[in-house]
Amino acid sequence: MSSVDKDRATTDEKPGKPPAKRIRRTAEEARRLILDAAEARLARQGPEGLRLQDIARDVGISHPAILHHFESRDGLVRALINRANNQLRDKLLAALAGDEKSDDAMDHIGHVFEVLSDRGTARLLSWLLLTGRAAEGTSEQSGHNVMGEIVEAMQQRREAYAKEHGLRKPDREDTLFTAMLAANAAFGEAIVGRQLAEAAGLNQDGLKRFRVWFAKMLNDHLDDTAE
Amino acid sequence: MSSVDKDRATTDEKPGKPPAKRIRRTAEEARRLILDAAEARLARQGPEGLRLQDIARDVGISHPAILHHFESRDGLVRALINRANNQLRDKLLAALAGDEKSDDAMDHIGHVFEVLSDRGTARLLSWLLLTGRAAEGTSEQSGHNVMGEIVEAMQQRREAYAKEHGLRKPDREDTLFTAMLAANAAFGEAIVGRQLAEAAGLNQDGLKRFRVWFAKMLNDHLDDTAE
DNA sequence: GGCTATACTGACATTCCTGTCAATATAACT
DNA sequence: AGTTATATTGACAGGAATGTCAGTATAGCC
Repeated sequence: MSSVDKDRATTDEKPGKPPAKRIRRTAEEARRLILDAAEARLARQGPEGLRLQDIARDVGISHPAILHHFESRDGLVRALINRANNQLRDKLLAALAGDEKSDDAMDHIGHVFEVLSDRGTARLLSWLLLTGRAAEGTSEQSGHNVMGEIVEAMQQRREAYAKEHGLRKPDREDTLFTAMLAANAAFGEAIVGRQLAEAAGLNQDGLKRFRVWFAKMLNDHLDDTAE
Repeated sequence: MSSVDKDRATTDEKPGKPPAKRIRRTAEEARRLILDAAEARLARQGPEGLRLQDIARDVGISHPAILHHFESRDGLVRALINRANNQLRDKLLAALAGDEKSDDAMDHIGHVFEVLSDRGTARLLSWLLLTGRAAEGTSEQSGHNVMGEIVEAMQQRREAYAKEHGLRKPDREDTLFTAMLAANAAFGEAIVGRQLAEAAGLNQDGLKRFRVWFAKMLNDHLDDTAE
C-alpha cells in the first residue's frame, strides 16, 4: 500500500508544494557550481563542513545530483583536489611568466607569496595535506613539477641577473631555500596569519606592512648573497 | 599498519565470555590517556579520524567511558584544545626563559621555531584554526598572551643587547615582524614542509640545513637593523 | 572482611550522512 | 511538432557515529 501518490499527481494548485521548476544545466556548468560551493564551504568551515546535503543546498539542487556528477563523495573530493592543484599550478606559472620584463628576482617571490597565501587555496591545500590526501591528482603530481619549475625559473633569473651585473653565480640551494621559505611563510600566513595578527594587535594595514617587510628582507638577502 | 593493539583479552582464554578484567584508573589518568590517544589520531589521520570508538579502541576502553570523562565529543575536543594551548604556551615560555644567559637574540627565534614546527602540535593547532575553533580555551585566550609575551621578551632582549653595545634602539615592529615570520614559517613547515622538501629532492639533512639557513638569515637581518 | 563511590561496560536509541533507484522534467536535436 | 538523452528529484536503504542508561566491577576506606 505504498503507491499512494501523495500530492504530486495532477496539477492541483496546492499552496504547499509548487513542484519547483527545475533548472537544467550542462554537466560542465553543474560540476563547476558544485565544486565552487564545496570549495567555499571547505574554506569557511573546514573539512567537517563538507557534507553533500549542505553543498547541494548551497547550489540549490538536491544532493543526489552531486552523486550523479561525481561518482561519490570521494569522487567529489578528488575532483576538488584536482582542480585546486591545477588552479594553483596555473596561477604560479602565470605569476612566474608574468613579469618577464622585470629583472628583480624578488618579484617572483612576491607573486608566489601572493598566490600561495590566498586563503581559500592554502586552506584547501592544507586540509589535503593534513588528511594525507595530497598528490592524488589524476593527471600528474603537480607538486613536484611546480616546485621544480619555480626553483628552476628563479635560479635562471638569478644567474642571468648575476651575469649581467658581473656578480658571482648564485648558490642553487640558496635559491631553493628562499623559495621554500616563501612557500612556508605564505602557507603559514594563510592559516595562522589572521589569528597571529589579531593577537599582536595588527590591523589589515599592518599585515600589508609585514609583507612588504618580508619582501624587503628577502631582497636584502638575495643582494647580499649575490655580491 | 594493521597491527593495532587489539589484543586486550586477558591471558585466560575462555571460549565463552571472558568478562575481560577491567582496569580502573584514576579519573585524571584516564583523561590523560584519552587525550593522548585523541591527539595521536588527530596528528595521524587528520580531523576526520577523530572518532570516539577509534580513540576508545586505542586506549583499550569502551567509548562510553570517554563520554563519561568528557561530557561529549565536543567536550573532548575542547579539552584537547585547552591542553594543546597550555602545552604550547608552556613550551614557548620555557624556550624563552631557558637561555637567559645567551645574549644572542636569535636563539629565541630558533627555539620558538623548533617548538612551533613540532609536527603534532602544529597540525593540531592548524586543524583548530581551519575549523574555526581557536581560542576556546576555558582559562584564558592564551593566544593573545603568548604572542604578546614573546614579542615583549624578544624586544627587551634586543633593547638590552643594543644598549650594551651602544647600538640604536631596535624598532618594535621589526621585532614583531620577525616573530611573525618565524611563526608563519614554522607553521608552514610543519604542514607543507615535508611535501615541499620531497618535491625539491631534499632529504632530512637538507631540511636541517634549511633551518640553519633560515636562522642565519634572521640573524643577519637583526644585526643589520640594529646597527 | 564489608561498604561506598565511581570508573567502566553492553545494549539500545537517535541522529546524520552517503548512496541507490525509479520516476520526471527539460534542453537539444530531427 | 515529437523524440531522445540525461540532468534532476523525492523517497528510501544502510551504515556509522554520538549519546543514554541501567547495571557491574574495582580501588580506596572503615
